[in-house]
Amino acid sequence: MESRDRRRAATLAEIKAAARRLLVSGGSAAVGLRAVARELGLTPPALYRYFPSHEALISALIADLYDELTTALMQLQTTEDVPDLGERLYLLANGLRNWGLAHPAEFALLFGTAVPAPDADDHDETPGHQAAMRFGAVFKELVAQIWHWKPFPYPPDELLGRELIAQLTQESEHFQGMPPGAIYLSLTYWTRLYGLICMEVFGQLHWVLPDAGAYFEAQLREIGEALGLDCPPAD
Amino acid sequence: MESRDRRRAATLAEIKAAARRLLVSGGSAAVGLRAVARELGLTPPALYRYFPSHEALISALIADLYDELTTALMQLQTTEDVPDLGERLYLLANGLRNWGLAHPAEFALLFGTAVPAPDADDHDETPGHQAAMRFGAVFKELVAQIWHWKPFPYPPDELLGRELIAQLTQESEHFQGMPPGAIYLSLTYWTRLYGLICMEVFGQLHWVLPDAGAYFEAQLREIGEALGLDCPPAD
DNA sequence: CAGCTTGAGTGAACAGCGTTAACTGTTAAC
DNA sequence: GTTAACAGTTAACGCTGTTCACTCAAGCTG
Repeated sequence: MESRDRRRAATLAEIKAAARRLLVSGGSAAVGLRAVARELGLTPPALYRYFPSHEALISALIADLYDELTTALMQLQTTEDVPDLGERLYLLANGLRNWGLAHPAEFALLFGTAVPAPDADDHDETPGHQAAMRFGAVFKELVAQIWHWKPFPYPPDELLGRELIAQLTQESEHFQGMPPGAIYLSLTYWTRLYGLICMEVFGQLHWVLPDAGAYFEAQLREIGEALGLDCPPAD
Repeated sequence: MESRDRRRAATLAEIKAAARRLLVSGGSAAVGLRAVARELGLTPPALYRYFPSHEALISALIADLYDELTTALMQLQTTEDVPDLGERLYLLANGLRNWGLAHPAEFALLFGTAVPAPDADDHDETPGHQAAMRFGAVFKELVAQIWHWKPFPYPPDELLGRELIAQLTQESEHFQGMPPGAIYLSLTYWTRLYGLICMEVFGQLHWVLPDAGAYFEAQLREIGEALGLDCPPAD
């Protein structure tokens, strides 16, 4: 006999599991409130005991997916014990790409559309937003570690311009005291990685490269070298 | 008295105009078949005289938006008569960014989600796909012009790797005979530009840069220099 | 143990969605 | 002048998210 709280938590998990199943099999459009209820043998109104709306269910699913991706990437760093931080970043970047290619529907849900309401006042307390921050922190912290381990050369101030330097200097405390130029390079790494994976997963690279794997590897070498990491040549 | 064909063409245009209006005011979710009909004072089934399905209406809207964006970018090149091809590329990149920032809903519809069915056999004949190709050709051709005008140095083969070079060599005819290394750099330019604009428009850069304008400028200088273009410093 | 309360779940209903079928006029063509 | 094609309507189907009133069992309290 399980307590009521446990039973509630169990069904809540079942709901999200069913939603995940529908997402994988039929894309984000397939994960409807009624479809989830059908999957569990429940009537649609029953789900309102667990989520105030369909949108809330989706948001919870998004938060869960972010956390799943975050822990998967962190495990990738810890299980394979690689002392070299550059190699670790390489693993991380490839881990994100592989996750996106293996779970395109989930990836699209997380990164494919615009962030819902970026200027709502309660946005920062949203579970989904906090999960997204935890995800971003994985990369941010590793890059900061790399910087403090072996400071990489960053572009001269003439390239960045005064205004950008001012903006980046404000972010210095969130980047463990890195100078603006180094933050710029970190941001460049993230921006390029993100753009590359999005384009490949969403199929917007097919028209020129049917298999973007080699291109991704080359780009990874390029942005890795920009961070002072010595990457092995391709062949 | 207008002929029947003209009347039909006129209503067809009105339908797409109404759909566009709904898209702008309420996002892609707001452009429903019934909503469009309501906007025109028609009953929903009437629209089936013009589009076989709701999805077809959206596809037509997408194709129109691609063409609108393409002509806007081409006009940007011709009206402001700039002889320097590097400056022209700069105008083009900024034009795309400004269009995305000014029309976020339209931009999301074009670039935000995965390409619907990339492996359908009739996909290449789709109006939307052809419009997307025409859009991509604007950048592709300008970069090829730049190459033939002032060939830029490209990375050594060791960075790219044999497989990638083989893939890029196959694309050489579509890039006006450019060598694989130059195609690689062109692709890098496009990939970085695309990723940057997507992230900014979709608000995924807000957490670190409230205003990404200066960052965009710096990135544009960086990738411009990679193409051998002499960009003016920031300050 | 009795009584009351909480909460999970149901059934019926509402408004809105995309879509289809049968039907009505109007308009162009032979 | 008859006929055929066409734009548009009405009614309906099955689907969606959501609400309200209700039932029934579990858990806590006197």
